[in-house]
Amino acid sequence: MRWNELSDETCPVARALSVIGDRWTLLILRDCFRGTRRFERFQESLGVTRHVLADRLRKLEAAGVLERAQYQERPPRHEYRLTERGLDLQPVLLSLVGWADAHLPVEGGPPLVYEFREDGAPVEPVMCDARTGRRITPRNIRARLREG
Amino acid sequence: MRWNELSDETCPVARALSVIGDRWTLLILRDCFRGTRRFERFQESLGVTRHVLADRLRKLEAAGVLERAQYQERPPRHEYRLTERGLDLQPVLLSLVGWADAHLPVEGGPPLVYEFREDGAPVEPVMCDARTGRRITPRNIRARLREG
DNA sequence: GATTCTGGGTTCTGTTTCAGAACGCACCCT
DNA sequence: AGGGTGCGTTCTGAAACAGAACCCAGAATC
Repeated sequence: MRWNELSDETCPVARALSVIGDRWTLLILRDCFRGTRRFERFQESLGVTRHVLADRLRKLEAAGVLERAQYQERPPRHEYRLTERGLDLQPVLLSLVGWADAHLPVEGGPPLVYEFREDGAPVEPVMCDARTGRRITPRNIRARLREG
Repeated sequence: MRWNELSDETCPVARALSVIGDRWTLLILRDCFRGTRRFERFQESLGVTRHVLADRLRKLEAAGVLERAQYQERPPRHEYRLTERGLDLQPVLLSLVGWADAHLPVEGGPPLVYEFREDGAPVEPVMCDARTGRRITPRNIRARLREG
């Protein structure tokens, strides 16, 4: 199978990866969540080649994850902002952060910490069920084939 | 920057992606969570080339995400199982599933649904704070630079 | 006892993708 | 006129990948 045939799969993991599974794409989105909006800022933050960066921004815009907005005329300049769809990717990044902090620690701890806006309490992200609030673990849930 | 220099970054997203950001790796792990353990099964499920599959399995084993266990002698045969570290990646996959189900739906709904083992209730995964159970959204948390 | 099958790879060849650097272009500032 | 900024595109060589073939050990089949 080719990588660009992933979007035809019915598996939601495959479908998600067809949009954000490309090399660099999740790092671009990480920067977006940090507030980066402009081509040059992405480029200097990531060290990715400009060619690849331009390509990934185009694809993310086409996928509706980022939107390109003009912030000045003459010369026309655009910035890239997360859409609602893009903001909804936050759990993906948080779960990566949680895993890396647990299993790939850096000396002295992570450079960024997350806290609640309202009271500054540190955030320790885990997966819960939206309706009941129950904690989700690899052992207490199972997958089931849908009928039909 | 080269992709294989990612593991030197201090950013936890970059560090996580240095292990699971490779093409195909997350799809291999998806299969692991579904119970796949053997080379041939991965290969026929993914359609990835055998060369790439062998490489990814090796790297995941080296990273401590999978372990290679002999399940028969003569001829020696091995299978790949998720370690604790690998099981801890479940939130990453669940968050991908949640996002894809919301934004890249397939006709007729997803082929698999998740339910709690204890009561069969459907699972709707969201991010919460482990201590307080508070829901985490892009708007109610912020990142802060750690002192030092 | 020769062939075929199974499981788990490795090797080969041609195509994509990528890294790194240079270049282009429109505008602004001095 | 010359340099700086913002945002790309175009080149060239290197790495990764797809697809197919090959290999090997043992088990099963003819």
